[in-house]
Amino acid sequence: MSLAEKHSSSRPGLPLAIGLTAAIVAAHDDEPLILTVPGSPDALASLPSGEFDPLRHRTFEIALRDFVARQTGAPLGYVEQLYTFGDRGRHARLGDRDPHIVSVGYLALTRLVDERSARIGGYRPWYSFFPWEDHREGRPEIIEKTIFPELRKWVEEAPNEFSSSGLTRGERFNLLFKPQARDFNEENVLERYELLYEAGLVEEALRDGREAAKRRKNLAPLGLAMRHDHRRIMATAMGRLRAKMKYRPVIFELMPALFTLTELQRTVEAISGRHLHKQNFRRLVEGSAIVEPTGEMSLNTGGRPAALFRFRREVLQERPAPGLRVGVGG
Amino acid sequence: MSLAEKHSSSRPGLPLAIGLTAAIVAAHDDEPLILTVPGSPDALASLPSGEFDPLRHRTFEIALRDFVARQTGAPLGYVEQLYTFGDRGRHARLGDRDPHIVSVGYLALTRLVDERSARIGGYRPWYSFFPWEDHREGRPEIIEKTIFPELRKWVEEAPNEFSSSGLTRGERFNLLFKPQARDFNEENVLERYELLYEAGLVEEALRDGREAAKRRKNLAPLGLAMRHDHRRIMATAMGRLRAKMKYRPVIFELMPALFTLTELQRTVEAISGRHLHKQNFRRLVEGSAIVEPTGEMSLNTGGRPAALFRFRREVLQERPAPGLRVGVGG
DNA sequence: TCAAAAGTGTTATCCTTACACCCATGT
DNA sequence: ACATGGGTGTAAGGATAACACTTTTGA
Repeated sequence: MSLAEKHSSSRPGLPLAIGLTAAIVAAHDDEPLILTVPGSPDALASLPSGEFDPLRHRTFEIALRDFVARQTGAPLGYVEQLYTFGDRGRHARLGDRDPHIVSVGYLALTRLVDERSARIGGYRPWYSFFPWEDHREGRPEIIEKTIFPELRKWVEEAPNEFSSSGLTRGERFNLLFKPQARDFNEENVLERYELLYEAGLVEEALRDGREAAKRRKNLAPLGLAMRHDHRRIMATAMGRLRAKMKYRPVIFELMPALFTLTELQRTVEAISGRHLHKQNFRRLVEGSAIVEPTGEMSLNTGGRPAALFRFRREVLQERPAPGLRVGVGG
Repeated sequence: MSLAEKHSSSRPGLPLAIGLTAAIVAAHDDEPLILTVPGSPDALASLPSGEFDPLRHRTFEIALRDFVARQTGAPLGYVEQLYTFGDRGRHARLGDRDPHIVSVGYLALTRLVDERSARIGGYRPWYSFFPWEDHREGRPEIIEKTIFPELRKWVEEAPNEFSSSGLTRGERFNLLFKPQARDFNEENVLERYELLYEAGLVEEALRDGREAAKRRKNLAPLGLAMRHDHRRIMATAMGRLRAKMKYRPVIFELMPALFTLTELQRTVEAISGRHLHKQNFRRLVEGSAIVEPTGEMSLNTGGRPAALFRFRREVLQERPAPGLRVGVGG
């Protein structure tokens, strides 16, 4: 039976709605920022979002740009679809007559036009929602202090239970949270968040009414929570951006037109959450023809003046994977 | 305004439906296969699909597995969400009262249980839908013979028009179709299909009623067409699988429990569409600890008997990116 | 003069690619 | 014997990671 035939006969009992939600990322002063809209009723932050209506907007992306323009005024550059979440239960519904919401998450990048725009609007440091993801100064304290003891208990509860990934609780814990500097895989943001969710350690898990969530009650909060499944969408966005950066020049969507190599490195470090080796980073970037010197110098360095560079748009048609291959050495 | 508040007041005028569509891949005799359901009314093949009803199924994936089981009986192993397509126009609608269909595409992998199952059911060679993607014996003839002349015309029509990727028609043409062996980027399956669609060279473009599609009328067909946007979903699946293979051991979802290294290589080549260097492939695979010898030998080789290997499930917890890094050398 | 940050040179190591060659079976 | 495919050794080249060091500014 084809789809077209099917839906003309029997429609599902519950109406469906499509929510478009954007994780809009910017960077300022070595700090990655996420654009939020203030949570009026319950003080929880939300991501900009809206309901898709095919009569008003021809495509998802057009609709999304429209919502963001109305709600925040931020000019979007790069936009990429992330994932579509359809689970019952993780998107709070007000009543049984309300439609089931399927939410399509997007990653968007934007440049801060001036210094002030970082303060106004709802730009918040993204590590305030994910404090365990900032490994620039080594593994953050919150992991050893708060996450380890709780996760150890969670592992002990069912040491031999396999998840859909084919791993036990202990194995996932070891792979995702144990590693120090070198072995830390910064891309697994969603996997780490989902593990904390399953273990009932993030506030969002309480809404789901799951048993494990009781654990949370007397616990210091693990980062700021968000409404609906917005923190899950943000985790997806962080992971995707950290991965994409390595083979596409998306980082320049966050940079001003002119920048020093150190500023570029600080931004890459801020997004990836890892510390990079200075000398190798410079050589890598200069050698890759992804940027070019402008001849101008920056004097606000605090030390020796630095050469200003600009992004070479031409790389898009020259190289197959023009990103910043961030290894350990940078 | 939050989503929850919004939709309780004003609902969109057009009902929405969510279609779940699966690109189910198997491999047999050096040939990748895609599972189709025969197209009753218009002879076009379709992918297995169904309409999501949140009251019947808790998650998309549960619903998808149910649809596939009913429509084909194939047992799904690995399942991964690909992309959600929401454009008006590319999913044919019967009338104005029908809902707008948003289709969520999935990639699924399955093992053929026996030789016969490759023949029965709707398994079709996937290169019959994408003949320009098989570069195992060098660049296929269809590119030079049929695609080049038509695309050259298309480029000439608007040489300076920029697409959303920031490239001109000529640049996209050069990047996607020009490369020979080494530079061929096998992952860009969707990009190539979309370019052919924009240029009006694939049959599906006719339904969209676009000007360029007129070009097609007197043209040999470029691969078999599919219903709705199913060939687009399949292109997405091919690109994702070709990419994923390199850093996750998904290829083993297509292999029998025991296999020789040559069989493994043939399957990797079949999926990636590229020819690999034998000796290096062997060394890479044996050195990676991703497989282990069983001690048994295969005698159906036609030459010297080959050692049989099995997939080592343990790699999942040992290595961060346990895939088959397919370079030029294999 | 010293701190701070920019910028250069060099080397050991590993991984990728490539080439040449030997081995075990069926016909 | 010879064709067919399985299997091994080794070397060149390039990329990565790590080291030590020099240069130019502001305070």
